Amino acid sequence: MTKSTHFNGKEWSEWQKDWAIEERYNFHTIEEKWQKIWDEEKAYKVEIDKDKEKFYALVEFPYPSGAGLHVGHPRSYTALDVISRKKRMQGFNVLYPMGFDAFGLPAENYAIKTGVHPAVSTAANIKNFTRQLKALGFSFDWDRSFATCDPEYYKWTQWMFIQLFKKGLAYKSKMAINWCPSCKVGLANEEVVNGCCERCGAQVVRKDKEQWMVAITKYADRLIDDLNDLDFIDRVKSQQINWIGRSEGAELDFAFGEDKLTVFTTRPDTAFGVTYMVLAPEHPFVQKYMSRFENPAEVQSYVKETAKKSDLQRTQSTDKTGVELKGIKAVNPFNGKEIPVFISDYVLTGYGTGAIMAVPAHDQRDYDFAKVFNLPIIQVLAGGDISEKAWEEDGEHINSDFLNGLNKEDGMKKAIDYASEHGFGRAKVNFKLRDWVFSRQRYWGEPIPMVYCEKCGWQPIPESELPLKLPEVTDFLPNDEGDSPLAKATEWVNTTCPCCGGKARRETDVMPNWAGSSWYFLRYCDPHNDKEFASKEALDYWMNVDWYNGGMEHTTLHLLYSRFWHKFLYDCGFVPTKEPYNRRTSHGMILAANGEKMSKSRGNVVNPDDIVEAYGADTFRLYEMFIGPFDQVAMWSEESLMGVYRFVGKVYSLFAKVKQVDMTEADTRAMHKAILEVTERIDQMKFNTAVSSMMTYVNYMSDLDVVPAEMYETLLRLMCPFTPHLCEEMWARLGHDDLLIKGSWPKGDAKLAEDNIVTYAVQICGKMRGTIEMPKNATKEEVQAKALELENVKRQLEGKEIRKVIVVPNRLINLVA
RNA sequence: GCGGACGUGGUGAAAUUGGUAGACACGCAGGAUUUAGGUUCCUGUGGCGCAAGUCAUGAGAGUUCAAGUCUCUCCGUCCGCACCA
Repeated sequence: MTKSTHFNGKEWSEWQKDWAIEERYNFHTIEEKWQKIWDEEKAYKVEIDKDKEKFYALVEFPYPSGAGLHVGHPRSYTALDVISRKKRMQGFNVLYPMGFDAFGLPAENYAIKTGVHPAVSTAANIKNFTRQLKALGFSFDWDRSFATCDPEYYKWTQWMFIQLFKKGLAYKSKMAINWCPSCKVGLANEEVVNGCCERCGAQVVRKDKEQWMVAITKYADRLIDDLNDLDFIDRVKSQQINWIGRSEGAELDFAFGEDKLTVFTTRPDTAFGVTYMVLAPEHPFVQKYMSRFENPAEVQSYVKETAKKSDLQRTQSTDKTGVELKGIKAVNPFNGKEIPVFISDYVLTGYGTGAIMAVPAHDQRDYDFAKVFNLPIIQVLAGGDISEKAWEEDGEHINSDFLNGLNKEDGMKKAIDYASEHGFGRAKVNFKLRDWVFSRQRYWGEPIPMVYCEKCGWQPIPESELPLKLPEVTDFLPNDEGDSPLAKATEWVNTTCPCCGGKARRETDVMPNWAGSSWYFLRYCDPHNDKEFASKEALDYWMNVDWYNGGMEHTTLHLLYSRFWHKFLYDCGFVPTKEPYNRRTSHGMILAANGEKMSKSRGNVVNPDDIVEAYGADTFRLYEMFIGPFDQVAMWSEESLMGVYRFVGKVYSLFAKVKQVDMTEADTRAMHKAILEVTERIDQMKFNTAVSSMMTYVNYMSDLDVVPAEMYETLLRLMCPFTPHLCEEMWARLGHDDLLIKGSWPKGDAKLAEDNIVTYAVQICGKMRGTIEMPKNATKEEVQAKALELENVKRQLEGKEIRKVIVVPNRLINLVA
């Protein structure tokens, strides 16, 4: 059956509009009206006010993509908008800012395709995002907004990079990068999807390039340890700890030719079980000793094969391959035994020392390798069945000389002590975290403010020359060598050395887009300052961010980078706190109705503009809060949204019943219950049940013939953070001439919320058999007497004797027979 | 493999932290109103049963007067990391 779109010659949508105006609230008019008023009054502008307690709420600023706002963005923004608005009503001086993380790939790709300068498309996108955000009525202080691509902003990003360089934390290093041979462009790891270029799909290869690196690993310990004092949700903490990957163990030196071959191990206690060693194919000793191997051709060819493989190929197969370095042996310093040495790609060059001692009896990977190459397996810890697989659990040491009889823990201590005493080992902590690759061979990013002089090496440009602005180019493609498009701006590239005044070349790579977002929360504190990135006064007042909400996908990127960056600034004395964020929460993704991700290619993207047009910003906001538990994924459902729309309409029409009358006791109870519940649930981020409480409260009022004004006003206050436009409108219609958003948050009274008649559950042997009404705080005897009057109870207890009675005051009575 | 989260009606989910399981919504059914059609309003709605009842929180055991909640075992789902020595 198809629906007719016409009725009486008129479009159905036209009818809809007419009726909406006549019968129920016209959200278009209301929302436009109040957005204009708030804007004109700069209602959300905030300044330092030392008489008031500050509250800094932060959401991750968006990348202004051409696609516009996604329905996922407002989930986070509305949540902290609700919190910010409530905090304001509770008397806090609230900073809730918004800006744009505006450097990035899509704008540059768009430029390559269309020739439109990234600055132009980005500006247009920011304009569109701003319009969309304003249409949703967020209480951002727009006077503090900026984009990371503003020269007044990236001046300070560059300045901070120079500080990193001066402290030795930024350095140049030759690194293999991901290279797309078709786009002729270097890709960041996150731009490589399944080993292929995200943009064109071509297979990505590795290419050695000189890269700027930032020594985040120097902060590895502090980045873990300082999590202790922070109120971050557990999954964020554990993911960061996991990513940093701290592991304690020892470094041990094995004799190898004239050299010492140092390995890292977490199990020094198993040293007597070492039956061979393995080097990463890239290990320097492989080339150094090549002439001494009996099988150099075989070794060389394995090295070459490994180099061709991408990281993905290398880790996809866990089948062990390798080549023995014939003609040379290593010596185990614990027992003087000679052992063979192999190269294999299961040993990674970037972790530890790029070499391992292999203990096949107690490490499954070594075990697998030993099986392939038929190597001896010596058990040194009792337990398991090593004819089947490696024994990785604890046990008593055997075949281990002075370690015999000890357990794992004691064995480790003793082994490390022994090694240090004899000068061939030491305790050592290793991390999985690598230094941060900070160069991108791109155009649309912050230029790295460094020049290279043959005589003086790498030099930062003088701070007085900041910002170092991006040069104009017309071709945004990199060249065949993989140089950034900036390399083509020869006039810009060729410069003089700030040190000796001689000829020098500018760095042509730009910063990754994680640079600008590493400190943006500091700039919000003092966004127009042109003397410093933010004044001490502003930082002292506003920092830390009290509550930061953002996506889980940034946990090991932006969130970790910015914590590091902030700690660095703290060490330099530029910021007053050692951590930037007191509290970190994370919202779940919003998926399409069928549980799939929303994406352009699937054609299931919901555009916030359409929802605002059809149902209004208030309904949209409230629905996003009602959709489900905030930290869990949620599925978009237009039908559910309808329910919220009906509720909002109900609140609107309730106004017709509002009169200046006194509240009954029951009214008072309902009101205070609502206040207490909504207040508590917002603080706990249980927005979905906060909305339920408001619905219950409204349902109560709907049943009344006359709604006391105080009840309705309280509803408006409670709902104002969620649906500010409607509440402000109804507030005005009640005759108030002040702004509700500047009003106060209601105070709930637990005593007034309580009923003096309570319902007891009556159980017999733990099974529900009925309920009884009792005055509050009745005695145990009174409750029991009343319970025994129930027909059902009498029947159940027939012929039985009550052995025990349990009464939970004001809750239940359990008769045990 | 390691780390984290989780498993409750037809659906999204609640449950005062051990105390009446399914709040609040969606959907559905019946009815009302209306301009045929709703994005309107009312009533009902976990399963089985005519009923008294009885069975129900992934499965199984345990602790307890009482378990969705605590303990153990197993099964399953999602997310992150992954040959990290």
